[in-house]
Amino acid sequence: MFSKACEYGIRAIVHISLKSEKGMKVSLKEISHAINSPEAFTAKILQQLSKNDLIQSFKGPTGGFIMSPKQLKQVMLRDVVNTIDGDSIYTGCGLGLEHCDATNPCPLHNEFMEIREQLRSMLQSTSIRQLSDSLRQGEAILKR
Amino acid sequence: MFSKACEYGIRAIVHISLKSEKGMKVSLKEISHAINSPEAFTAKILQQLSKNDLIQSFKGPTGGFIMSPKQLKQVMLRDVVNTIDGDSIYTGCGLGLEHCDATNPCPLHNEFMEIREQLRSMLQSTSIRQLSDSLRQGEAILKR
DNA sequence: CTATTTTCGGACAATTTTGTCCGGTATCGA
DNA sequence: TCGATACCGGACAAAATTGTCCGAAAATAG
Ligand code: FES
Ligand code: FES
Repeated sequence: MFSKACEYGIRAIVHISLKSEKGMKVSLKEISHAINSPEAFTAKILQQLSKNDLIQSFKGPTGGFIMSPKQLKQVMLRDVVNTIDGDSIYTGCGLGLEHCDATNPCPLHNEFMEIREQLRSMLQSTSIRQLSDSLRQGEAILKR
Repeated sequence: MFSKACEYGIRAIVHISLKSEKGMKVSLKEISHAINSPEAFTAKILQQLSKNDLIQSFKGPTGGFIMSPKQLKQVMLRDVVNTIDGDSIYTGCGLGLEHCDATNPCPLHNEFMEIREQLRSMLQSTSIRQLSDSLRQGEAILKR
């Protein structure tokens, strides 16, 4: 469904959100440990998120990653997925035709549209903060 | 969502179903032309489908691929997807945790379950024949 | 039987995705 | 100022996926 990079990205930003609510910056090392992901690979993904203004990054000692109050309030799951995986989930044809076209559809077009619409709506309406809240309340985890 | 191999596989078996309803065998060459897919790669996929008894294959002149009446009646989209991509779509965690576990869920577990359940149900209730019917009636296409 | 046709199966190649390394740069604290 | 820390960014490497080649095996037609 999502690429490995996107999975790491979501788990990472949720962890950052968790700490940011307490006003704490997190280092790359702590993040990759908290979500059990390869450190250097995670770094690349965080750079993307930072460049797209979904998170903030700071260099040097006491540096690390944090989300501003504005970001905490505004960033949706959709923004993360879009940044890393693009919008091919919504726009592409499920059977691999060159593009999805309702006036000239593949045999699964209608069925796919329904599922993708539900996915799109879920990603758009779910905030990162919601997800980190469920973490804080012990209802969910980010690694096994 | 699906692998390239799976996309080709679905399009291929739908075309075979279309021809089989008219009692016609189809050659690899005709299939890959009809669905616009790489020939040798498609051959591998058809072998998988054949070994899993979703289609029949015959060697030699007048050879090719066909679906038996029983296969035409019984084969569901789910069987094709399962043969090629396995069941990781249903069983795996959407955020990449080692496995999906409702008693120890990732923050997106509930949202994912809903979408995946809809997908599972759609794949399970849609037959290949249904799809080839929509083709025959000119309501859909298999290549651009 | 023989030549031809078509699938089968294994090895190989290209591409994409995933993951690593390492020097560079900015920042902080002493 | 100086050294240590932590992110940045580009090159590189490994693995998985996608795609190709070619000889073997089977079956048919002549
Ligand atoms: S044409 Fe295939 S999903 Fe729309
Ligand atoms: S635990 Fe992640 S989807 Fe179920």
